[in-house]
Amino acid sequence: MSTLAFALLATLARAPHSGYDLAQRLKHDVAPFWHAAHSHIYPELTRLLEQHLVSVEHVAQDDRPDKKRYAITPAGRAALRGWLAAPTRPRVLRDELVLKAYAAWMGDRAAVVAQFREHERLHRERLAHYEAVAARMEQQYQHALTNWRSPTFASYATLRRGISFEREYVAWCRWLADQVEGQPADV
Amino acid sequence: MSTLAFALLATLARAPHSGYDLAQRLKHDVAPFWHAAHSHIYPELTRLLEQHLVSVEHVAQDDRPDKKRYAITPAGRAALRGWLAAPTRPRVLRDELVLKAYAAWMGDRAAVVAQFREHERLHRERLAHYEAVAARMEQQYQHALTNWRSPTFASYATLRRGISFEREYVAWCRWLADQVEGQPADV
DNA sequence: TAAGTCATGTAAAAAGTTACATGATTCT
DNA sequence: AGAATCATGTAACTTTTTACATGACTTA
Repeated sequence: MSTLAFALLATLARAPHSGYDLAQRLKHDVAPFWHAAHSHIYPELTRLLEQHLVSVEHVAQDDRPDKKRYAITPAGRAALRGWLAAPTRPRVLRDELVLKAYAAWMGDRAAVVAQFREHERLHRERLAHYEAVAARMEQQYQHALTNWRSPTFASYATLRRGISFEREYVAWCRWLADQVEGQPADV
Repeated sequence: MSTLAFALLATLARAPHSGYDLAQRLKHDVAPFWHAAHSHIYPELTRLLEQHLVSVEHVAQDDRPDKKRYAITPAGRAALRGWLAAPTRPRVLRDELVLKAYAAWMGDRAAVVAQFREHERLHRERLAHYEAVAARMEQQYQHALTNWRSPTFASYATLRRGISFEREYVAWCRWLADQVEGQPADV
């Protein structure tokens, strides 16, 4: 089973969702930890259905197109628990901007600075967004955040990862842009 | 052109390499910013050759198998500069462990703690390695590190990214493991 | 003698992205 | 009137990983 399958099961373990909802969740909800296109999700749901790890229910809607609501089955929950306990292979970080840093010495100074300033801005925005969500959670769900058995705590945990990741990224971009900008002119 | 093509060109811009060397570099050298399997690299080098962005030279060796030494061409350098100046789309972070954090509330407490402690250890090791390399560079190449036009500075910059990434990762793993471990027993 | 390094490739499978395709409703 | 949202799917393509394949030399 692919990691996407577990991403879907993990989301369905909290509440039933349609394929469309799942795509939205994996994209926007809390920190986006395993984004996938809908064209990837629909076939995967079909596979999960064949394996009886999820069930479907047709939901008629008047104002909007009908949808299929998928729910996790006991077998699906068992599969999720098995995956959770299994060892996880760390992923290598694959970031095109880091690669550009590796090649930056060849580039045009102003263009390099602009590139890193732009990403500093972008990640700063994401950081601000995550921080706002975290602040809201801390106010609203105080109790749940001290209970690791609650899905809310789990969401908060992924959010914290997003926050520290973005914070670190912003700092690195700024450091690099400052270095390139501040050093004496080319000889 | 794929990002891998630019990863290869960026490495060849520093010095000629064989396919084998490139695979090693992308894996081990400084922080691994764009790892690729050799089975991916060899065909890509052939494509670069067809586009005249790199050139080859056969190098006979007595003690080891012969190798092909690839070098970047002026056209290759131009392509690299173009790519450097082009906007970079930020990648979404795709980390299976973050996904497991999202699902952690369903798991076995001891298994979850063990999982995150294990990754804390693993990333702490990487961090220590990167920090050692950085310390060595700071001693050895003082001057080059204040000159953004030197490839050494660029290597140092990617290394700094690796260091702050790993440091952040370690802290998050520890925080999560502490939370799960320290909270009152299941109700 | 077994494992590890150096060296280059092909083939197949899996994972992920982009484009194609449709259609109703709601908001600007 | 046009864009955005909701909703589901298929097809094609690109990217990435894993397995297959070979072979010499070196080190434990």
